[in-house]
Amino acid sequence: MKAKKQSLVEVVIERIKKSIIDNNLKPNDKFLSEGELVEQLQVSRTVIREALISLQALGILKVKAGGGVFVADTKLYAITSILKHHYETYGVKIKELVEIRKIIELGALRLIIEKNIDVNLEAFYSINHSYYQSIINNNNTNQYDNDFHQLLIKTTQNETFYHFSEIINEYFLLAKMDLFQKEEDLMKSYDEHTQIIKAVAEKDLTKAQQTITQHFNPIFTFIKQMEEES
Amino acid sequence: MKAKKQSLVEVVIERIKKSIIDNNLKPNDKFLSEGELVEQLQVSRTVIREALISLQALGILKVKAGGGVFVADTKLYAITSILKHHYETYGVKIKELVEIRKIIELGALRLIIEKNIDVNLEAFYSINHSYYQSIINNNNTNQYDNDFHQLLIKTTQNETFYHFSEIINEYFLLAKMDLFQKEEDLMKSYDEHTQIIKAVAEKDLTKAQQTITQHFNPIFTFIKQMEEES
DNA sequence: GTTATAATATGGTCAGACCAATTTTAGTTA
DNA sequence: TAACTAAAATTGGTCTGACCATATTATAAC
Repeated sequence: MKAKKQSLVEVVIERIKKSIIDNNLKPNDKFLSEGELVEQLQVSRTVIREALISLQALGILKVKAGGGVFVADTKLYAITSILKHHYETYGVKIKELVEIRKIIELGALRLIIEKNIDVNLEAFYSINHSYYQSIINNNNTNQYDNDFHQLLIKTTQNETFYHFSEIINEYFLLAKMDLFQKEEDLMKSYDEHTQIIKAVAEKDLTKAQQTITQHFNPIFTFIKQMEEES
Repeated sequence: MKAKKQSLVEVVIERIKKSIIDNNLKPNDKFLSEGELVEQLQVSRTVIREALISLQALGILKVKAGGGVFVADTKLYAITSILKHHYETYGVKIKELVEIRKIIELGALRLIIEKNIDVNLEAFYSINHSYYQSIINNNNTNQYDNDFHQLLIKTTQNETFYHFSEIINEYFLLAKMDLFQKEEDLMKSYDEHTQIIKAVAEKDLTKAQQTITQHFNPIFTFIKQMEEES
């Protein structure tokens, strides 16, 4: 088999991770300083520093010059920088992202209705109203559109699902898609949001999913056009 | 405003990232050595090393002792280590993961059938056969079960979707769920796999999704039991 | 008690040295 | 010529000590 000799830095990284977990350290807790780690783990400052830098990159620790080392409030946001580079290197197929988003939203609707979740309709209408106004003012519509979708995911009461959706959303934002430009398209989108809320309120899964599907159709059409043009 | 002074290491990291992108470097391409980077960027070896270590942690570069620095074949696998720590720190609700997996698979089936994808039925039957044998031999059933699910996702011809599903799968594996233990349950699971293949072959979305749903039901029941016990 | 200042602690960067693993080169042999 | 071997060079891994920059803490002045 492959023993694959671990470097000292790797060993230290594992030890530190374990220490965080074993000591049940919470975000923003102060961690040991470089000097203390040198003393405790009996390795050079170089190794400690490289381990800390690594853990910082992974969003596990946060190092403040002059201040010390702290536990980062990791909510998987470190993943964003990875995605960003991945996107800038390989790009991403818009169509694939939209397909994923559709899957997520269809799934979210099903979860909400099947789990018989008590939906905060007010919040939905409130966001949708902001969306409406942003369309009229032609200002930041994407933001409010996005808020709606995120609220939908959050309503599923599945935190893990929400986290992953956020990550995918980051990817989405990187791609900076401006699929809907015309006001009439946006208005149609707004109407569909309203229909979706109603369907959810009535716990009508079929109707909700049909509306979402309809919501996505013009986007796919648009993408197909783009593909054909290029 | 927050100027937030960037450290030299951070600057170097950005420069290196940019260099990879601008030079259109591909995975496994040889990158500049530490010495060359010191020369080119005019900073100390310490800074270069810390930047390289960081980029390695993010799965962007791969440093081989004695060999040199290479572009990593990043397929988002670096995210795994972040998830691992996140899981070990915060844990994860099994129910949430299963809900996500169900969403993914329902979505995959829909994509396959709606996109009218030419399915490699042989591959499905082959994997399912291995699954069958593993059940009989009571050996590594989870592995083959997983293979089936991954093939399903791969068949959607959506690479991004596949990547994300793999990440979620990693999470799944961390949780080390042994939900099906008894041979009869496993056999039922095998039968359902077979039905799913057939439904896909016949492009019968309703049947496929019904079967998947049925496939997940006992798992949710099991989870509910576990929750009630604790 | 508050504020200003000095001292201290802590991380950031640099330089040089030596070790360990890998790759390259040169040499030898079949 | 081709394949193997050994030496040399390259490259990353770790250590030490020094000095700078920033943040926190202690001290002194008001």
